[in-house]
Amino acid sequence: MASQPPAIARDKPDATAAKPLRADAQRNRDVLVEVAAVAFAAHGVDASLEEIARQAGVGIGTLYRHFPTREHLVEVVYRREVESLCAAADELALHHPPDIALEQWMRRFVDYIATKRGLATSLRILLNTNSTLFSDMSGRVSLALRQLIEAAVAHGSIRSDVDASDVLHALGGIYSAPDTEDWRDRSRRLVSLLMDGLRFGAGRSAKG
Amino acid sequence: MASQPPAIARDKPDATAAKPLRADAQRNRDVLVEVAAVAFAAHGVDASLEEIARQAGVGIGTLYRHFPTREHLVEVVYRREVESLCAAADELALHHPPDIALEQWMRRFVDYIATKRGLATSLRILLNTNSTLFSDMSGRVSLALRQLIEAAVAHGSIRSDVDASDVLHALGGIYSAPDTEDWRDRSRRLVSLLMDGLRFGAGRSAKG
DNA sequence: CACTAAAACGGAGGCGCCTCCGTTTATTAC
DNA sequence: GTAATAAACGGAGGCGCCTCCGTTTTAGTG
Repeated sequence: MASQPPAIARDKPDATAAKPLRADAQRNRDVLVEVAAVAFAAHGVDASLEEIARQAGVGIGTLYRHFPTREHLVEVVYRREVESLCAAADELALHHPPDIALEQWMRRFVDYIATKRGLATSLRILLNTNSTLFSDMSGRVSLALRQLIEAAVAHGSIRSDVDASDVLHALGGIYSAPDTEDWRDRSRRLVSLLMDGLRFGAGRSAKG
Repeated sequence: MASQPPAIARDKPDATAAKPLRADAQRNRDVLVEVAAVAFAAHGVDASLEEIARQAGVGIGTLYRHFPTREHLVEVVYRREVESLCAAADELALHHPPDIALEQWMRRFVDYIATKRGLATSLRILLNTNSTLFSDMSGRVSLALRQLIEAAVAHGSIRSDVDASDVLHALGGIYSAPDTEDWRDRSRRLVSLLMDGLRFGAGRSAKG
């Protein structure tokens, strides 16, 4: 009876308002995500969490405090990678003519998917389970793509009668294509083909 | 060079022709499936396989020889249970008037689903992964149901303007209903309701 | 019956999962 | 600076997974 808890639970800051972590905690968390990204890419989503903790130089307990389940960690890594893919769009747009930026970005998209191929099944389960995740991420990607395309259209370097969803649809074929040995080459060729098509008739409608 | 394997692999008996197991192997296998069915019902599909082996009185190695992955075991148990549900249809048809048989069978169906509720997620993953399984099983179930219904219609104890797929559709609601506390009661009521509807206008079309 | 080859058994061992809790560290107040 | 406290750390421990391989059992054969 000596010390009482402070009256009632009073502060409910907000669902999204993550309170700032202590400096060391933040540092460890960042390292964990970094290492996990590499590990998942190398060994799939079943990579050993103990190994990840070890490589991050923290105890397994620390890993579990930050990410209570494997799926939490996978989700964070996945979000981060999609984020960086989208950020690359802005990056490219700054330093290249719009059509080049678009092409480069699609190449990165292929590379990105390439690293996820092995994880397809596990990721699909995760995306089924957590449907917010899927819509969030595909929304982000299609926004990035849309901006690239609109810029290229405005610049007159690609035709104007296409939009992001058309191109995304075409890229979708990359994702669902069978996992053959020459997948990557074929995908690159598809991107080139797509770009040729987009550039053809630049500055006017395709109707002519 | 002393002993050669017999020329070429010669006998390809048939995909479905499972070679007969040695007596002890068959015995162990049966016990394992039996025990696993109970364990999965009690603890979900994540039940400890070592515990199952222990209760079956065999080594863990034996379990893994018979069922190389957890999913194999789950699938066999699942098939067996659907099988027995369908067999119950014949059973009931022999010993009851057709409409009673139908009603009783639907009650069993509810009970059966009840034991599977907790496993919904895992099972759904399994069914997604192994789509043959799903179509096989729902085919078996709807066949059993169809026979019960046709018998009852022929006997004149339920109306004649319904078929198995209508009823199956109605029962489908049971499966996908939210997992509330009174789920079982509600499902039983649904079955009663359904039977009343089916009996109403027995021997003639519902049009009148 | 005895003998043999093939089939099946079973559990030790190595690894990963995850929890729990005693220890350490960053932060805040003085 | 020091003290106090909440936050974070980390690894031991218990359990389950799955493989591997020496031992046992079965089903033929003479």
